[in-house]
Amino acid sequence: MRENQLFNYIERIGSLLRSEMRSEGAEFGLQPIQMEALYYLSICNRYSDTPMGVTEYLGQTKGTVSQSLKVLEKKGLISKHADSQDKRLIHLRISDEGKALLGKSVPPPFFLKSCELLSDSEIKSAENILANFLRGLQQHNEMKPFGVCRACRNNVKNEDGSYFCKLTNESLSKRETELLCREYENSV
Amino acid sequence: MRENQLFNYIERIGSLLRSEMRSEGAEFGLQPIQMEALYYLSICNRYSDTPMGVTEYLGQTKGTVSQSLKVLEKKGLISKHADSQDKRLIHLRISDEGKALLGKSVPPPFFLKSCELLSDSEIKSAENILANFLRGLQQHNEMKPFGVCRACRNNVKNEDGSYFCKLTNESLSKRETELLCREYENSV
DNA sequence: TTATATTGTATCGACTCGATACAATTACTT
DNA sequence: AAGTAATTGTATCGAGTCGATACAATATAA
Repeated sequence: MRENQLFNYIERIGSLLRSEMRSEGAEFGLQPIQMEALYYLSICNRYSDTPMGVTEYLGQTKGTVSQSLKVLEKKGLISKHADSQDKRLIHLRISDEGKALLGKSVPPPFFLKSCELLSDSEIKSAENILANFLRGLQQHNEMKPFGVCRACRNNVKNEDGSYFCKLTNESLSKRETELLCREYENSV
Repeated sequence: MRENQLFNYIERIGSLLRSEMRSEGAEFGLQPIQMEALYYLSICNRYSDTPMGVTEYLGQTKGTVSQSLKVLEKKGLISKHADSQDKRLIHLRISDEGKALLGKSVPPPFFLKSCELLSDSEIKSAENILANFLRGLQQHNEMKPFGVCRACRNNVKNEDGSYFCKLTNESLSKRETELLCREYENSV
């Protein structure tokens, strides 16, 4: 059973990672899921930095996520900002303290150390295969893929070098096109 | 930051897997951690099928694990058996119901489906890299590697084809040498 | 205008999980 | 042989997760 081997490895590494995230977060009184939410907010774009964005990314219910966000806000790691157009939306911005915390803890240091045991080509190869695999998982689960904005089918590069999203009809900074977007669509 | 990409993929797939394990287990009133414990008991050998074995594998405290095992026993998915030599030890045996449950749910069906999108060589390559990576993680965490008995440095193949463990000084069946052991040591 | 959908919050209950305390058994020391 | 230390397993507690449900506010569609 070849599949089971792959399952074993991913399952084990995932568990270790979660367990490590737990103890990393414990220093700051944070739970693993809160660490993950905080991390997500550090790598998503302005269309995705809402409670619903976090909810879809983490695959939990919005009620659960709402609680986690309350904790992060209380600790001063994120701040909430109303959207100027849609009054239902709340944008979550990670604070400098939040960034500092992440810098120390995510990815966990021991993860980075273990990466050094792998060659560049191995890492690249693993990334490609896992990316492919993840796409499959997401399709089977009818989940949003949460890709990098730049690679989305709706993203176009203007002649002057700037970027533009055909979905929202807004122009984007280069920095922003490198972040995750909940509206990401694979280019067929 | 190349490492972060790899971290992202593993983290995401691990989360998806956990979330899927949750809904698979929910059918039977089982939590993800209980599913994992049950699965472990289906692939570990007779030196490792104790509460402490599960504890070390799952990386939790023995108190937590004790609770999970109580649930599994109450549901008739495992049974407890005292050790004949060491009266402190309790061996956990998975029941036919337990095996049937696992057959349906672990690995989750959608995981197996997604595996079909990968070629054999891709799967094999991912397995090798992840196995290597996992070894590194375990070393950094001073964890037991939980390898397959057959590949352990203490396992020797007798001239008559039978197997023998130099650590416990006991002979092993072929079937048993294919299971996970908490005493596993890498062959230098 | 009136339904319907979306976003966010609050509360509840079953469960996790680390911490602590404890009992039973085995291993080690002297 | 006796006493101490280590190992294994269990029970209990408290902070927290997480799905479910209910609800309010806003936006969209008919």
